[in-house]
Amino acid sequence: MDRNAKPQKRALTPRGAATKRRIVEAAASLIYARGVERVSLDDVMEASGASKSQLYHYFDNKDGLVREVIELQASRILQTNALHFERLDSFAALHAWREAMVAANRAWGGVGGCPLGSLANDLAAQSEQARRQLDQSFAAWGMVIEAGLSRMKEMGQLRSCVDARGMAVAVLAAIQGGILLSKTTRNSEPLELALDMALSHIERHAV
Amino acid sequence: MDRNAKPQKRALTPRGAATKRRIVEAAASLIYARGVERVSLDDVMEASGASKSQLYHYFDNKDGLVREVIELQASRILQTNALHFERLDSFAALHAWREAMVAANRAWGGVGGCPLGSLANDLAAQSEQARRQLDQSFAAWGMVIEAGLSRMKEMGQLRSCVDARGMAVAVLAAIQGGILLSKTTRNSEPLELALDMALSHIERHAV
DNA sequence: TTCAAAGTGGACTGTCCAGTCCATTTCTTA
DNA sequence: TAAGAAATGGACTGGACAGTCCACTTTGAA
Repeated sequence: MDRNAKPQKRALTPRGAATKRRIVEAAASLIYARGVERVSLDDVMEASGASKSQLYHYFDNKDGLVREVIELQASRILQTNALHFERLDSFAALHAWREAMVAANRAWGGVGGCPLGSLANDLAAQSEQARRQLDQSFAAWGMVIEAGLSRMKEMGQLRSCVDARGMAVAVLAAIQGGILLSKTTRNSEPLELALDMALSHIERHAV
Repeated sequence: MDRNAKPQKRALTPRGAATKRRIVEAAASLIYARGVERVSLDDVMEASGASKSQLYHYFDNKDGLVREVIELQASRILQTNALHFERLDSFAALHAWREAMVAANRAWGGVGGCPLGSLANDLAAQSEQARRQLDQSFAAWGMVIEAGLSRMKEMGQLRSCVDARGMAVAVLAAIQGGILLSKTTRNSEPLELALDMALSHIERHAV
């Protein structure tokens, strides 16, 4: 019952919280562009304007920083997707979401891939801790999609026998695979084809 | 027209070719398990029983080795998939292929992901050379699938208006996304759901 | 106003790593 | 069988990196 067994979070002042956020955001950008292994703490120091001791003041080590980067990217994706799925009420809304995904992919130049997907590929086999965290992030993302599909069921737009969860997982897979291929081919077409397959899979279960 | 502008391949004796193959295979295993950045040349030396000078005798540098690893993994995947698609003649055969993919994924323990997909995620944004190589590998894979679908069109099992190429790309995306999620969740279910979506997408276009 | 905690600066360490270099052994062929 | 080419061994270098350490500055609450 020793409260120090795991040192509890220290109290962060507003300045400290801002610095910490600056570091995580800088690290997230760099890692998104290059991958975990190609980003050194010196890179993060330069990009965030923080010193070495600040990094170790706010994070246990590089893994600890990466943990927070995963959290940040997951929260960003959930936020964006929740906008589309929380009020999902029609197939037209689904297509609007499709367009938004493709537009976003085009805007990145299709270069970076999915922030979560890249991290999952990088870390799932390297760190059980990271794998679990990413698994939960994907699960949360899937639940956002599932909630939208369930809503369509309730509204009588999808057949009641539809497995919303399974469908959400398949849609998520289409997103991930589509983005990966688009990143490799530098063209949004694969993502579009994958999303169209996913949408037609959903529409096939329309009432 | 200087023939030395790019030093042509040196003549390899059987022993040399065997050593080179041993090195590439060892590197492929390590990179598959850990990713390019987490494999050092010393690791490859140890795993292949080769010395440093051998590595630099057979490859320009680490990038050159990675290039050959990509080639090896692509050829392995093409070979496996060609078995299923070259003679693709029915929806039953398509389902058999699905089972084979899932079984393979289970056999790896769902740990490693797709050798090409992992490399693409790792390298597409880091090296234009590697990106092109991986793009071509995916294209070749897609063409194997497309050829099978075209065959089914010719046999009158798929409607003639079907876009075999687009469908092949979508199927490939489902594979990649499914494998990535399965690797993250350590469970083959996501891959199964993604493949089922892809198959039902194809079957929806049956005559 | 004071002082402890929070925050910051940056030099330093030990290790790891890609790539170089040169000496030696094994093969091939003339 | 001699000589040149191919193959191999392994020490060495320069730089990059995660993580440590200690001194200094700022903040905020009593």
